[in-house]
This record gives sequence, structure tokens and C-alpha cells, in this order.
Amino acid sequence: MATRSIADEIKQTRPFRSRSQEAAMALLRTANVLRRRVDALVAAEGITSQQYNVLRILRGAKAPLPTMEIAERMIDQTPGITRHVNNLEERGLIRREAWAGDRRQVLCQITPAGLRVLERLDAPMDALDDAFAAQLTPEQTDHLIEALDLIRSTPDS
Amino acid sequence: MATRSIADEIKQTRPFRSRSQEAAMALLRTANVLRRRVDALVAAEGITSQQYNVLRILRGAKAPLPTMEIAERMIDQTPGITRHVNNLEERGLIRREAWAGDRRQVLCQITPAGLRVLERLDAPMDALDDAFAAQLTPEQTDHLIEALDLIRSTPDS
DNA sequence: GAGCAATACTTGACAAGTAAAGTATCACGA
DNA sequence: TCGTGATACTTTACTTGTCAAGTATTGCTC
Repeated sequence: MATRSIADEIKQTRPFRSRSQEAAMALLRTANVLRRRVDALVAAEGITSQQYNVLRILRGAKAPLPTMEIAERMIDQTPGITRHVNNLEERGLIRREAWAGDRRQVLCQITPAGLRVLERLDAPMDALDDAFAAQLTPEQTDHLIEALDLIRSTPDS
Repeated sequence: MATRSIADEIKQTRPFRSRSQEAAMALLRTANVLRRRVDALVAAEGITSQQYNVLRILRGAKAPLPTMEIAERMIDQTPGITRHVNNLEERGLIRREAWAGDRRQVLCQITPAGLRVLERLDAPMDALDDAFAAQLTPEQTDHLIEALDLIRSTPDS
């Protein structure tokens, strides 16, 4: 499949006012494509990509995490996390417990069942990431990461 | 604000298994940040970023477009478009009409009121795009666009 | 130590994305 | 011309993301 520029894809008569705009559009569209692939992949285990993220964060953390810590590490707002966590708890993939130190907080940790789900997804997920990055040279991948990190550092308006 | 790498942001103990994975994560997170900024901006006109996209596509097209054409140019599936279009029509920002040539199709076009909404958003939207791209050199922006175009060309699994 | 703001969620309400099924229309072959 | 399949939506149902408001704690200040 040949590379299609964004301008081709959206068939705009008046394509882009600036390279900035083209970059922004490309970023949004590309991320959407990637997200859908991830969704399709984790659906095999009956979870969504956001639930998968929660599990991965909990696995990555050595200790149980309070709900808000999870929210901070994800891109989501807190209310969304509460629901993901509810859902995951119902399925036994994570466990929640009150913590005496600060009773406002609820600590979450991944269960062995949750770990098994992640393990089953590790290989296909790696393959997916690699398939995308395979379009780029290692240098391009590095530059891409660098550029994205810079963009995220844009100060609030 | 200093640039924070993805690894910093999510505070993973076990950061990334590969650069591919880091790139994928950076892509998803960065796009999310951008999308929220866009949402916040267009909310001033009482529309969502997807409705804004519909309006922009209709402005970009010289002629009225059938619903499915809009769906194709966006990332959305058709059912979503129907709703956006319903909503925009209720507010008088677009107009829908049956077309004698193929009565299955419904042609949509932007109204003067819709054009005015877009015009009010043009300047702030340009400013937003530029603010993001301002973190990059023009060469970096070009490379970013190129890399994203390549990634989107990844064949299906 | 009494109040008052801040924190850490949780809940409710609503827009948006997605899949699946339904409806109307068209196109094409027998 | 009479199906038969394809096309272009539309509707329905369900999940997710987000905001606003509510609740339970905590911490800080006077």
C-alpha cells in the first residue's frame, strides 16, 4: 500500500493552511488508527484499551496505587478511572482496598488473573508496535518520539 | 516547562520493552493532549471537535456531500456521522436535502451560519496548531508529518 | 478545637464511538 | 420485469469520556 498523505485522505479542496495544521491533523488521524488496532487486539481478552492501560500501569508499579495515581499516569480524568477500576474489579483482574493511612484513598493492585491476561497480550502487542514502527528507520522512530515529547511540552495556551 | 519523556510521565518501573512501544505510547498520549485542546477551543462555539470536523469538511468541499463521503473523510463510522449531522442541522449550521439522482443519498452542505462559526474559530485554531508546532523546527515538523504518513500506511496485521 | 478549604474519590447525566440490525433505494442479471 | 444482492444511510443498544455536583476525609488556620 502506498503512503497516502493526509491531503489525499480527506480530499480537501483547500488542503492545509499551514504545515502546523497538517501535522496536527496527521497526529490525530494516526493515533486513531493505532488506537483502533490496539482495541481490536485487546478485545480478544474482553477488555478495552483503557482497561488494558490500567492493568499495565498496575503491573508496572511495584506497589498498590491509589486511583488518582492511575488517572495521572493515564490520559483519562478520574471519573473514567473509577469505572474502569470497577469493571476490572468485577472481573477479578484487580483488587481494591481501603488504606488506613489516608482513608480517602483506595489502593488498587493487579491480581494474578490480571497478570495472566497481560501476559497473553504481551506478544501480540509487541508485534503490533513493531509492525507500526517497521515503517520507520530506527532514527525516524527516535526523532518521532523526540518530536512528540516536545509537542506534549507545549505550555497551556 | 521542561520536556518530559513518556517514561517520566507514567513513572513506570519497567519503562518500555522497545522504542516501538515508546513511540506508540507517545503517539497516543500526544494526540489525546491535542484533541482535548481542540475540544476546549471549539466548545466556545458550542460544538465538539467532531462536529467541527464535519463543518470543515463541508466548507472544504465545493459541492454538497453525501453523508458517507463525510464519514470517509473523517475517521468516524457512518452511524456517528448521522448523529453529528442531525445535531448540526438542528442548530442550522448545515442543511440536508434529498437528491433526485440517487434517493438513498442525503446531501449535506454548510449554511452561512455554519460558515460564520468556522470563521470565528479559524484564528484560534491556527494559533493552537502553531503553538504545538512551535516546539519543533520546520524540518522536524516535516519529518513528523512524513513519519506519521508512513505509520498510517502500515498494512492491516 | 472549630471551621473551612483542599483532596480523593464517586455518582449522575449526557455526548460520542461502535457494532448490529433495519429500511429504502438502486443495479444488474435471468 | 422480477428478484437478488449491494449501497446509503438510520436506528437501537451498549460502552466510554467528560463535566458537574456530591460525599467522605484530611489538613490547615485562627
